[in-house]
Amino acid sequence: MSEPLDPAMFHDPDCEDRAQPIRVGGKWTAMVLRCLEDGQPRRFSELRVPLHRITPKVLTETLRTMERNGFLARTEYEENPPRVEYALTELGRSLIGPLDTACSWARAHGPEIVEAREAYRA
Amino acid sequence: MSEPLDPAMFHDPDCEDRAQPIRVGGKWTAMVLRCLEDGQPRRFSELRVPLHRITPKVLTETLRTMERNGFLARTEYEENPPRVEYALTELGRSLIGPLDTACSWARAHGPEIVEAREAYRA
DNA sequence: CTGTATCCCGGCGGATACTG
DNA sequence: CAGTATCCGCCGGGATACAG
Repeated sequence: MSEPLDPAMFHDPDCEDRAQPIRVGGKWTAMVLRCLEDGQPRRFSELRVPLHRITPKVLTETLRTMERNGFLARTEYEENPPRVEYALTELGRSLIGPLDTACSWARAHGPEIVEAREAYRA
Repeated sequence: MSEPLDPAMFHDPDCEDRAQPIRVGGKWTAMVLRCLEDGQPRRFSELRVPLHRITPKVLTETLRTMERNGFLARTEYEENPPRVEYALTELGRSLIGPLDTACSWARAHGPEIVEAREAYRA
């Protein structure tokens, strides 16, 4: 472990609003990634459905943060009615590997956690 | 994406205290993992130092949760003064791989995030 | 359709003091 | 030494209503 252990090092002092740690994940970030991993750009409303009817405010926040971090690109078409599409960037796609790794671990070891919790009651 | 997208599926209804989502990570969990990854058991006070003087309450919470999830084993020695040691379990060690994956990604792409954020200001 | 604007609540995480 | 007990502030995330 040559790296320092202070989580403060992951904070971005240049953030204009409130202190925003560098992190992949709000609650919905990974799932937005899953929704877009096939490469197909999707619209705001299209994303809401598979995300369990996430409220517009929360989806906007998630999308903005991901855009700000360079994970996805927002394309606004000058039409009426308005149309906006979101798609993963190359950087966003690079997250899919690590995400898969984490998901694989969870699928493989999730039951062990449940067992451990039951055992802990005793 | 054959998996469902509802984060509610990650919640453990059998948790006795408050609803506790199945998650690897509180703020300090990954770093506790780093502190113990060499296999050497460590004491409560030994852990506090590299963890940026984390308060005892927060360290206790982190440790308890990790123990409850089966990530580490707590061994209490009947001595005076009291001595308690924490060590990773096999399940805990299995987390190191995914953690390394995430850290590698962060080290490789962190600068791109910083760039993206700067670009976003414009 | 694609968002903002408000309001609100629960809980994580920290500070401080105390105990077996 | 190895924790508990209390108190508290912040902010992520949800509900609801409204706007361009």
